[in-house]
Formats: sequence, structure tokens, C-alpha cells
Amino acid sequence: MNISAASNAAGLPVKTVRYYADIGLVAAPARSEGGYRTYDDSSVRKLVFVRRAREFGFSIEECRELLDLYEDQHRSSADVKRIASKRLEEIETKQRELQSLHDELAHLIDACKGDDRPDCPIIDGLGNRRADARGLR
Amino acid sequence: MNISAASNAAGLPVKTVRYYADIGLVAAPARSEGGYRTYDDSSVRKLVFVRRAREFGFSIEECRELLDLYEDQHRSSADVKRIASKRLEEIETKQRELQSLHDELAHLIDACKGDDRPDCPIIDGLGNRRADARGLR
DNA sequence: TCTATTGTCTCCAGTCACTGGAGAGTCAAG
DNA sequence: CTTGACTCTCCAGTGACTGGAGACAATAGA
Repeated sequence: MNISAASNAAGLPVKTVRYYADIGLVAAPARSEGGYRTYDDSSVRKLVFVRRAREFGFSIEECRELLDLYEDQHRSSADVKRIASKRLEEIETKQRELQSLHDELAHLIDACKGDDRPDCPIIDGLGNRRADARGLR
Repeated sequence: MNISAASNAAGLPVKTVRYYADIGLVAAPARSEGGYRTYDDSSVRKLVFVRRAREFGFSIEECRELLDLYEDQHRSSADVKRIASKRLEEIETKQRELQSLHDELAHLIDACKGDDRPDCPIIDGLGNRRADARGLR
């Protein structure tokens, strides 16, 4: 399987597959005579695994860790659960942040007439609040 | 006001304030004899405005646009509302994505015993799904 | 007045996870 | 034999900072 076939099967851009090989996340198992990367089903499964994990927001380093566990026949599910639970907490934090942003912005938009006059509650609302809504990045 | 005072007042790191000056987003209105950036209340208000807008997820370029409107006495609130509404839609999309991630991951974690055995529904769940949950980045 | 500390300056490099593009080589079809 | 699609490597750029080096400025205490 050449790289574009693997890329198709995994649902990832060719560039990304090559990148994952470069950083040693999912290596191509072999090269053809002409120097083309050659993939097999097992490496495609790993690519799919990484794609899914990335979609869940796991970082490349976390993917590496999960991939080790994925390949380790003697892994304990506790290790995986620990990583996944941490990620779930991050998701929940992000959800709360997003909710308060949503509410506040929706409120400002709602208060804005959207006409041609210079008076604008959104601008005022962005400029005037106190500086305690931190810890967002 | 030196840069650290402005940084404090605005709730932004010094490095970031300097960065915003470098990219011409919020310039320091003057320099002292010794070459120190000197800020006044008006520029601090702009820094606060940018911090708030960034917290809402507006990009630097959007901040630039909003800041122009913020400074423009003849702006129409329609312009601002357009930008803000676009951003609100993005937030809502992100919320929906996050919700489905949350549900799916929570489901996997729930199904995982978290013991010392190698059987793990999270690993299986990450590896096995179809490739149609795209468009997340 | 000297010194030590703290603040600030510029400039360069690194982060993360890719993405785009140049220029060259490989492969299969017609 | 040529064309076009595919692939290779390498380099640079993205966004929004962040960290650090080395040098200069300002201030407080002895």
C-alpha cells in the first residue's frame, strides 16, 4: 500500500501521514525499491487510532502514550482510563468556559440593535468588564 | 506608566503587551528617555479590550478589526454585530463538537473497569470506529 | 558614591501540529 | 517515449505567544 492508499484508508491527509512517520509516531513498515513508503493493515489501524485520538483532542504525546498501550498486550486498562479521564475533565472545563463565553456574547449581541448608529453594546461590553475571567488558554 | 504597570492594569503578561506593540495591535503611545515604553489610560483600555476579545476567541486579526471599530466614532453597530454573530456561531459549532466528544469518551470510560487486566474498551473504542467524524480542527 | 537588584530593551529561537511549495525522482498508461 | 500522477526530501510559514541571552536603565540601600 502506497502512502495515498494508506492515507485514504486512515482518513488522514498524505502530508499528515508523512509527518507522523517523520516524528516516529506511526512509522511506515517498509520502503519500496523506488524509496516509496509502504504501509500494511496494521500500520493503517494505528493511523486510524491516532486520528480518532486526535479528534478527541489528545495531544501527539498523549497519542504516543496511548499507542504504546494500544500495542502493549500486557497493558492494564487502569493506565488508559487514567489518561482518558484526565482528558474528559479537560473537555468538561472547556465546555464550561465555552458556555459562559456563549452566554455573555449572546447577551451582548441580543442587546445590540445592529443599525447604522455608532452606539454599540458589544463594543462597550468588550471594553468595560473586570479582569477576572482568566485561566482560559 | 511603564510596561509592567500597564500589563498589570490590563491583566496581560508583559511579554504579550510587548508582542501586541510589535505587531502594531496596541502601540505604546511614547517612549521614555531611557527607551522604555510608556503607556497611558487610553492604551490600557485598548489592551483590556483586546484581552477580553481574545478571551472570547476572536483572532488577532479580528481584534484588529474590532479595535478599529472601537476607536471609530462613526462606526455602525451593524458591523460589530456581524463579526460578533459569526464568532457566536463558531462557538456554538465548537460546543456541539465538544458535546459529542464528551458523550462518546464518557461512554468509553464508563465501560472501562479500570483494573489491571489488558482488556480495555477505551482502546478498542479509539481503534474501531468509522472515519466520518471529520471537520474538527 | 558605589553597588546590587530589579526592570526593561532587542533579538533570536522554540512551541504545536501541521500545511504549502519547490525541485527532483518514480511509476503506470497510452 | 512521453505524459501525467504520485512520491520523495527539504525548507519555510502558520498563530499567538513564550523563554532566554545579553545589554542597558532605574532605583534602593550601605
